Amino acid sequence: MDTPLPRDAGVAAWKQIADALEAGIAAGRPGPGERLPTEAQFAARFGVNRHTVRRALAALAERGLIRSAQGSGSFVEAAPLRYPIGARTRFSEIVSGAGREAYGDLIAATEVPAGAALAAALGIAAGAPVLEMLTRHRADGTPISMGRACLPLPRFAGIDRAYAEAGSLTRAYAAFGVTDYRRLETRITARPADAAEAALLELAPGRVVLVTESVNLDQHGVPIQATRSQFAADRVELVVTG
Amino acid sequence: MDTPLPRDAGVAAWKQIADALEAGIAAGRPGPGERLPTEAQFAARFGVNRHTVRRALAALAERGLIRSAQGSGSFVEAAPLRYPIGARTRFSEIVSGAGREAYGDLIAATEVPAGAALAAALGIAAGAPVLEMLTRHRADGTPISMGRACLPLPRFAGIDRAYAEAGSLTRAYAAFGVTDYRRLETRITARPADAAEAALLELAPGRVVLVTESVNLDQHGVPIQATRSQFAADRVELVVTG
DNA sequence: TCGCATTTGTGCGTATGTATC
DNA sequence: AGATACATACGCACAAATGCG
Repeated sequence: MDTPLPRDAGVAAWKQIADALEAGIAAGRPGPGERLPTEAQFAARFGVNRHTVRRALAALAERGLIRSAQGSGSFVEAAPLRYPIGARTRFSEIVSGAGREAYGDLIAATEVPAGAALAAALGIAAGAPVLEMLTRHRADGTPISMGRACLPLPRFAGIDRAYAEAGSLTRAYAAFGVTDYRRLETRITARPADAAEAALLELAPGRVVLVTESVNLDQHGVPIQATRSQFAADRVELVVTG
Repeated sequence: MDTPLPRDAGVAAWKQIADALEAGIAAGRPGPGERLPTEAQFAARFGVNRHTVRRALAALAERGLIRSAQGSGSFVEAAPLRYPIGARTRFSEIVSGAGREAYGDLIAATEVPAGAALAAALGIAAGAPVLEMLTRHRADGTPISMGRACLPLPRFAGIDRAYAEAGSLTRAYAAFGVTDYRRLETRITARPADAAEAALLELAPGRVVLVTESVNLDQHGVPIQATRSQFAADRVELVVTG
């Protein structure tokens, strides 16, 4: 053991270990995505039982700093993606601006009649057809968010195919004459992920999603999209400036 | 039973009940804070077993629409407080603007040396003294948020007493020559509440907190406060405009 | 302070229909 | 076709918390 723990300091051993590991991770040792030493190695280094190490690791895992995989090891989670929320929020720009590769999946697209709340948000008649698109967004392969976007339908018929090809909503809009769009306001809530969200976002059960709801307007101020997105709360940090 | 359920519709009975109750709550029957009929009454009304009713209620409780209390009944939760986040975020103004009564509790105030990150945020030397204030905020008696605010210390010595008297940070600042303050940026994350947070916010275990971190500047652009707040995610809706 | 009725929480067992292998 | 697993629904009993007289 290279760092014997003060056992009479009134601080639990697992807490001291957790703090030490957290400080190391904050300093980049090991860096994001890298593997931590095995539990047995930690036990030997700190001169404690492996159970004590496991408790420390569990504390870090619960806070989303690391992720433990049976048979594989414990890994440092990537630093949360800094995700600015504002009038010109664009997933692809944010992710590539962070030096990571953005990718958008189209999970499903169906035509449904608009409910009352949705119709009001889009400024259309209740029951009018909308295109409901289920999407998922990744940065460097890790799922960041998923969302349900509803677009008024006579206007954007077929945009699901354009989106599936382009992988970016901004580029798909361009093919439909939307040169620019902006967001009116964003409402943010949070709750535990349900089963479907956990599966799509590759989340451990019990993890949390940040839910954002917003309406986008085109360059003429016409509503073109009502969106509800779920972000893996461990993997992003929504940033509001101003 | 006054509304026999269609049992061969391919929709689970508990789901139909949950939808019916949700529609009623959305229409204000019963209204926020009011008690729902008992499980036995629902079971009789819909002609199902109490377990089936319980499943419907559990679905609503999980979404934060209702709250069940053993021995007491199930109650409709208040609609989430619309909480705008921006440069001029003020708890008391937001709450009173929503027609509810704002109240701030000072839980504790201690003098501690600033850590590296905190010192950088406040533009002071690492290890310099700061006043750490633990506060809790209520609207109409229900806890909305709690927070840890750190203020640089030679300047704001004694502000904890002013805050405890005034119940509002804005008013306490005024006594220290801060006529106006604004927020640079707010970082938002979310996670399950820990035991201390659940206790202070009167949350059921497993519920979620929205965590916001921000730095406030006074009218001259000098950092006067670094804050981390935890909001009961079921009781607020953070709103970003622009 | 005590006891009791009310109400939700929990556990057990049973039966049924529906996917899936 | 058979076996298995799973979600749904029902019935009964009791525990635990609350509110009230």
